Amino acid sequence: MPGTQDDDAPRGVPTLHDVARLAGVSIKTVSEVVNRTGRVAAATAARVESAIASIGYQPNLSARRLRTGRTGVVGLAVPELSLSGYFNELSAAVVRIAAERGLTVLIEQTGGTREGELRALRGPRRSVMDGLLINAVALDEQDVQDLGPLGPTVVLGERRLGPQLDHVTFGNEEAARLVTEHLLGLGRRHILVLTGDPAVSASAARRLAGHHQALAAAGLAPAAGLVRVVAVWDHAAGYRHVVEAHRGGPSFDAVLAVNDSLALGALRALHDLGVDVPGTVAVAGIDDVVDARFSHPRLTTVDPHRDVLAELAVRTLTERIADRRRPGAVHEIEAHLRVRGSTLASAEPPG
Amino acid sequence: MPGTQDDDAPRGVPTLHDVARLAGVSIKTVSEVVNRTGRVAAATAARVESAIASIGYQPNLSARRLRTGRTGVVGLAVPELSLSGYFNELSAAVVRIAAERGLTVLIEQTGGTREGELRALRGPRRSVMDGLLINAVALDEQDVQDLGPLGPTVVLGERRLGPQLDHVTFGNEEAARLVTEHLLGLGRRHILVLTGDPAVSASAARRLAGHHQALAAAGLAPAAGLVRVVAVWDHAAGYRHVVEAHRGGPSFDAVLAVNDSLALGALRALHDLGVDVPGTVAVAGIDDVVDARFSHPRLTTVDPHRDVLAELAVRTLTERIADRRRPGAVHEIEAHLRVRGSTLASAEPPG
DNA sequence: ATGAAAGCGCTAACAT
DNA sequence: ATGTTAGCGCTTTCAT
Repeated sequence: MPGTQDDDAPRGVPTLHDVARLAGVSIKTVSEVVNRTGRVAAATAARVESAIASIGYQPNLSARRLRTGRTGVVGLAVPELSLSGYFNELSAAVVRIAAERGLTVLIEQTGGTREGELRALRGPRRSVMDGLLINAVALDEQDVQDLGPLGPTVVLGERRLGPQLDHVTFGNEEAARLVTEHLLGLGRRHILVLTGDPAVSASAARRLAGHHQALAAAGLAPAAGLVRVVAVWDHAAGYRHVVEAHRGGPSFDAVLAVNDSLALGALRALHDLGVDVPGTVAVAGIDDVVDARFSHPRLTTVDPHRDVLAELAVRTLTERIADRRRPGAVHEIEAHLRVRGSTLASAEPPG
Repeated sequence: MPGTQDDDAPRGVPTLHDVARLAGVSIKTVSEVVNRTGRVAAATAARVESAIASIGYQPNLSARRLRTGRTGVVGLAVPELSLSGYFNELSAAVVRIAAERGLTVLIEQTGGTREGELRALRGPRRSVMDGLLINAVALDEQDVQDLGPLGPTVVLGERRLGPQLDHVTFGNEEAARLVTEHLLGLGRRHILVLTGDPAVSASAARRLAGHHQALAAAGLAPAAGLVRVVAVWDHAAGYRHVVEAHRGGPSFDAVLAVNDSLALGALRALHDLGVDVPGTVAVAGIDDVVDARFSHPRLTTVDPHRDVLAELAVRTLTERIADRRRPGAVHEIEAHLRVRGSTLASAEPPG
């Protein structure tokens, strides 16, 4: 009985077959039109194009991936997206630059923990992405060795996680050294340091190291009572620790925070305590987040050139995806000091 | 010639077949063990588990998706990730809550443009995700109708984009009304308004409407010279427009900004201009970003309860994915005023 | 220049 | 309780 079968059922999402049937060609031809590969007669191509438009065909990326191994999706794993301002602005830059190259970004928050980072590096999610950018803070090289081969991966931030991986790092030591030298140059000798736990965070460890180098170069030793370790690098922690340090403990004439959120919290605390900034206490951070340029006073900090980092990271990942065999590359981005009113009154506009 | 063929080549990424061969079972059994579906003898399961562990098998999500139509990936489309603080914190909340439910988030920046939002709604990327959360600001209902059926979609923010879609909205009008009433209650009568273009941004339009409602309720009309339309809702725009408004144009005793970034920029500008806040000019924003609690003075604003919004959004999307047929739901989240030092000196701690 | 068909890794219906 | 197999939508060799 002819006509009984539902031969041209375009029920759900349209596929290549639907387009082919409508245009009266084979699916191969449609595929070639979609991908601009092979040569298709102009007339045929036009017919296919209009069929595509008329039923609103969109290629199924999962099927394409299954066939080609490419999705156009890359992962970005960061400790946290909004606590620090830094990862927020970094993520925005990565998403923007990836989009320029036709890539979409899948974001994962690792919580800055070893487990979280391992999951990002090796979890089943990797099978939907072409490559991964990971800002690892807790992992060490041994963890990575144990994991075995990983698929295209670029490590951001400090840790060198093994020669097989690409790294785009930022001069963490240099950043802390620059700020410390600046504070010492202003005659400050009692620097309160707000840092993450160096045993947990590689970045904290490196920044602390840079700070100590600068102190040593000036013939100074770190003051035991003036280092405060925070669990979370956010405004609230900066605020709390400065209030506590002011209440008890040795007096200080400067605050050096390992990131701007801590520094901005510190700034706010000093206001509430009635301490003059920068007169009595100078404050500096690291990261140059947007709010550092609008705080009162504006915050002296170090610019990590996130845009450069994001650009380099995406490019390195793309190259790695294209050639999995080449040796791991290491790019280091130079940091620059931004002196503002929180350390130097004359750097602040009148007001 | 026997032994020539590379029969057990486990070359690349391990598959179900590799596990099955190693455990001496069929791929169906492996699949059942992986998915905890059907019943598999404990001994067999154990054998399979150890095979999985030994070769580090991870399911290929693209293949699974092709078969089942599920990836565990949801999209989040926002205008911009880092300009406003709001989307940053919202994204972080969405990523966190999605992760709790075993979902990963694919982030897209639409630039707040119609094209960008259409692309997010309908582009080929949709085929790698189970559903989409979109904070649309430029799209209207007609655009969506033209697109045809869309796949699971939850719209965040203001616009009602059609009855077939789920919406999780925030009381934009109410928010602006609350702030305006607060400013009027303080005796301020000349409110400088910093807003996005209401013709472009639905949120701006609603917030402006709420502002006008409050004015009207007090028997006041909006002052023509005191509304400044910004292109980008960021700190720099807030700063620039306040400086310009102060230089020329009618004088004002309050600033109402449609978001906190603009308000924080305004705060900074007033400092530089030597204008006392809140004495001479009161400043208020909307969004309650983290920095609003650490600025000097702290910023009066409206809390949109992002965590609640994110939670509700992810839940609604999950339900929509599970049942595509049910009618569109609309959830509206109530906004709350947070009065701080930028409008009320007594709300600021001593300092 | 175009078509036919194999197969990517997986799930599930169907067999045993 | 376990195995066999079709087919999801796509790209791509191999024919024509």
